[in-house]
Amino acid sequence: MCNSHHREQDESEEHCCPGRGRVRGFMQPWLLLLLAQKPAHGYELMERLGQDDETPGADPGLLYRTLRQFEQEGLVRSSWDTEGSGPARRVYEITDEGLEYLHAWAVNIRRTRERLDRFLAEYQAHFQSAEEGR
Amino acid sequence: MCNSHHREQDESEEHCCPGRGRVRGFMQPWLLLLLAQKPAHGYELMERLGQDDETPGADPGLLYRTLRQFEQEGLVRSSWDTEGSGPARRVYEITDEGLEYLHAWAVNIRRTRERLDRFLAEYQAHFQSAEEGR
DNA sequence: TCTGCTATATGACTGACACATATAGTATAA
DNA sequence: TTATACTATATGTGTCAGTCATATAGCAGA
Repeated sequence: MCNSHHREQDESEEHCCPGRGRVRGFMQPWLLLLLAQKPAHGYELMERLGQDDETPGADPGLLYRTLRQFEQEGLVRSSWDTEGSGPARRVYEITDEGLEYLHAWAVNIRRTRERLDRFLAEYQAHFQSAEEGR
Repeated sequence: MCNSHHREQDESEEHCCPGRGRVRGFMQPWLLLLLAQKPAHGYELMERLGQDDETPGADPGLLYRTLRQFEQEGLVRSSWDTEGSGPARRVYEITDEGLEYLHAWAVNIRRTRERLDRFLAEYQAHFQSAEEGR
């Protein structure tokens, strides 16, 4: 049910070139937060990402690669779950180091939001005064 | 790798690895906005960027490349200024197309800020309730 | 002359991301 | 039984912003 392959280009879609304006590495803190809430496997994380971030179909390739990279860095650990139906699932769990990393990310994101606000403030200041001027 | 254990963050430095958590292509709307305020050459834009975005020394390589790319795309136009002392300066001026692009960027950035808010809300919701639980 | 500031520019590399594709297990309907 | 759809993990490749290093040249003052 995770249709990552259809891209509808309606008006709410970005005018600027794709990829621009997004936060670099934003999938990383989301994965860590979702794992902090509850251990999960990749496919489930993909679905939860699609809801919370309203990102319609996060790229599976990026997701699985990010998880494996996290494991290499000790931010998560994994085990195979062969219970239930369907193929075996690799279940991820966040580590203490991963939690620390998540908190650092939160600080980072607050800082990024301030930068955005600073831009928007200056943008509006300029174009409001430009509006007054005519 | 983000060695958060060894080095206490000296407030201005980022905790997570460099480049992460920043907005992709964020220099682009800044340049367009600064040029919308007033035509300028690269070096001056670099200094104004350092003030407004409090980014201490934006990378000159990226800045000049971005400006030339903008010119190729018709977002800005340039002319040489040989007046005054020092080396000749290439003075950039924003075009109508550049203004349009800037406005599209502003929409994009508002959307990005909403995404950040959504993350921070969920982050705080989780860790506040986790605090209550102990 | 040597240093330092102004000013523009290129080359090499990295990391996040997009897009395509491969793989296999399971369930269900034709 | 075959076909298909869904679940689940994974790799390969290319793009692009960002980082760092370096090259260049004009000009000014010690």
